[in-house]
Amino acid sequence: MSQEIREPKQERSIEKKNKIVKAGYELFSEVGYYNTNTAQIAKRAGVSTGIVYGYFKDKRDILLDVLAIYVERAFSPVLEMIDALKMPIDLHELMIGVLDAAISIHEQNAKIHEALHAMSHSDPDVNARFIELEDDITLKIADRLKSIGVQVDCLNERIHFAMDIVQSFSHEFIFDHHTYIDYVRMREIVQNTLISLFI
Amino acid sequence: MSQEIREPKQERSIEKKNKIVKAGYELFSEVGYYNTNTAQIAKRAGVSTGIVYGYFKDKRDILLDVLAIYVERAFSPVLEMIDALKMPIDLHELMIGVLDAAISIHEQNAKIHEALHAMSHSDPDVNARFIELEDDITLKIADRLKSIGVQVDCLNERIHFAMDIVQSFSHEFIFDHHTYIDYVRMREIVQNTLISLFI
Amino acid sequence: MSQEIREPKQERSIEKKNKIVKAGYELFSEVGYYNTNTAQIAKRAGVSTGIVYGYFKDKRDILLDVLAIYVERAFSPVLEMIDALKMPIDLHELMIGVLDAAISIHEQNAKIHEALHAMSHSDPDVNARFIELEDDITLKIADRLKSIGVQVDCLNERIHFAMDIVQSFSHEFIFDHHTYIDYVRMREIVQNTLISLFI
Amino acid sequence: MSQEIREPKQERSIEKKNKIVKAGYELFSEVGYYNTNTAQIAKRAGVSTGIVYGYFKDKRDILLDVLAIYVERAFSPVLEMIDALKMPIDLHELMIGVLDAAISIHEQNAKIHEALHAMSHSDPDVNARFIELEDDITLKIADRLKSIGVQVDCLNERIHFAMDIVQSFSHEFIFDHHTYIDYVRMREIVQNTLISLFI
DNA sequence: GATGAATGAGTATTCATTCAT
DNA sequence: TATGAATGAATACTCATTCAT
Repeated sequence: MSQEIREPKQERSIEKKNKIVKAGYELFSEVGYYNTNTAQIAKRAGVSTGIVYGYFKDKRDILLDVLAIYVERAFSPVLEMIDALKMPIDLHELMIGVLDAAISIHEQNAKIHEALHAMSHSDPDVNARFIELEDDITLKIADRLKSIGVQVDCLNERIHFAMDIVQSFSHEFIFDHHTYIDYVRMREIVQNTLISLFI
Repeated sequence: MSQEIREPKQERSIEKKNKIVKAGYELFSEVGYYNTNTAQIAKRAGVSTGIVYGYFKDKRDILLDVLAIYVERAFSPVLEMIDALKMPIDLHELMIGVLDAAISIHEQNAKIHEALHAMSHSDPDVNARFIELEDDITLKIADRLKSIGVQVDCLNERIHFAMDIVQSFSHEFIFDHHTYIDYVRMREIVQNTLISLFI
Repeated sequence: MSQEIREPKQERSIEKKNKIVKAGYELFSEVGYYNTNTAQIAKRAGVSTGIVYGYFKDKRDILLDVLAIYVERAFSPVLEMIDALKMPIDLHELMIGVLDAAISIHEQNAKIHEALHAMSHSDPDVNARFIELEDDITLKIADRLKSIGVQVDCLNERIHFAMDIVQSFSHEFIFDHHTYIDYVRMREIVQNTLISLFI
Repeated sequence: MSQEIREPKQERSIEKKNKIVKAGYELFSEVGYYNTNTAQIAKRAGVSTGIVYGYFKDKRDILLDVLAIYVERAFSPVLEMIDALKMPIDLHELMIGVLDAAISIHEQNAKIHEALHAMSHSDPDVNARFIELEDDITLKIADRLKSIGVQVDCLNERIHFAMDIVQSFSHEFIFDHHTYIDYVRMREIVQNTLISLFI
């Protein structure tokens, strides 16, 4: 009864599946998950509505793959930044760079970020995938930090907390425009807090 | 042609409008905005579906009012806590209390929190209202803190940042279950960070 | 989540529900269950597609109600015929009348008859309803026959068998046109067989 | 533009076509015509979906070929039974055997039986094929019966009627479970009726 | 001939919103 | 004001059929 889902092995197919995920990623980012329909995704991907269901079980299944792109885009700049560090590391500069990167990423990904988080509450699969991907990133960052000589206790906990801080500050910075807040000074406080976590 | 929206003056009407908002709040919290329909809201509120549109322009308009409840519930415990403080204040104990409160609040409000945030990106009204309400809370907290002798520069910025931290840690604590994270130790780090912001 | 199904109490509503069932009955009869869509049913009934789901859980649920009409139409002529019998009863004439009636009924109901039977195999509810309605008719006929003095053993079994015979002969008579069959003589054989069941 | 339908001459092709028909027969029997899709048929037959349309014009065209299998399976046991008769023939035993066979056949073929009959009303081709195949069977049975000395008038008519009776009783026996019917006694009545048709 | 990926029209169902009463 | 029946546009998903390889 239920259609067979193709796991594409051939180049052309993989490309097509990627196009669909990319289209989903873009649309979810632009207008949100609930304001996007499958016909729009297909059209943007340049495929028929039918084939979408050849590669994905349902609309939610697209979100699951979009999630991977999101996490990749959201965190890989941080990894690259850490990779590019030269000894002796300057945590101050690192954090400036991280915040810059996070802000520009969040600018493009805010809607999908919320959609994904909202989804994760009602959808165990989304949640599980989210956690899995976050785990991956956290552990990678931990490896990098260790290899460049960072020595603090509770490293994973600190990294995770730092990621949360970066995330929420980016959000704050982009979307909230409280008149009584001086965002330049707030950013300084955030930076110092981040640094203090790793010394 | 478009129906007149009543701003209820009479007691009975105000009560009815409140019932609708309460029902909306509950349902959005339980299953999310997109998984709630107006018939359910009306039923839970004990009114007809038609009258909902007597008090609200559309479904989104209900969310706008629900927002007020959410912010009230999410932040008033903090205010109460600060009110109850006795000199000399013990920041450590305060932060423990704040986190406890925040976690239990977030437990019940996570879904609506995400729905609201998601909405705020595509909806300027939601966003404006959100900011307005957050402003209110932040300034109130600032007043309290000043009146109990907290003297740091950039108080508003620190408060706002602290609220973000509390928010994201609560979320983390409730929903993310990373096996390699020791949440007890993470909480300690968060607490210390919070304290360090105000000394 | 699932919509509330209205069980109409008021005249207007009952009328509307009946219109939908009637439209379903007609369309299922004309082109079959699978070749009818809900939009067509709504249109023929003169209502919106939405309200169909106010009265029925789904398309199949309409079929369940259509079933009642079908059984009523298919069997009530027989009951009337038996009612109209005068003593002493002439079984021969009765059977002629029954076959005449059955044939003309079957002419109009053949498609829905098949749709219903086909459905009954994969759908326990349809099956159950069918049996229930057939029970009702069989027992009514038994009562009538007893009251006019028919005295044979296994009355229910004979009635049921007779109904089967009438049914299948009607079908044969209308749809099968085997050149080597003389349907006038076949009908005589059927009539005699029916009579022999009740003497 | 419309594709040429191949009438396979080569062994391999005939085999492939047969596989498709067999798969169609099985699936239609198991879940019905409308609950079977062409992909399932192809998969079960071990061929590609595309090639199905090399041998058949459309899905309905498969049903037409399935029909032949159905009639073959449904009636050949009766022919074999008659073949196996030894003089002097015992009609009583024959009818017991026929009913036993019919019931077990119907058990496996009920769904396809209904699908076929339902189809035959809207589809002249199905109807024509059905009649043609029934003709064939009826005349074969007539030959057998004559050759073993059965001498009644209207033989074809009686055979046809008998086939109807057997068919509908099988159905009744398998699917209807009326509590007030004693199916053992009903079967006796049916058997006696069948016998009376041929003496 | 054969494959199976691709097409896109078709369909049941939902739900925000309106409106007759 | 209040009701809840009615509307109909919107949408996820299916599947017979085609076609590039």
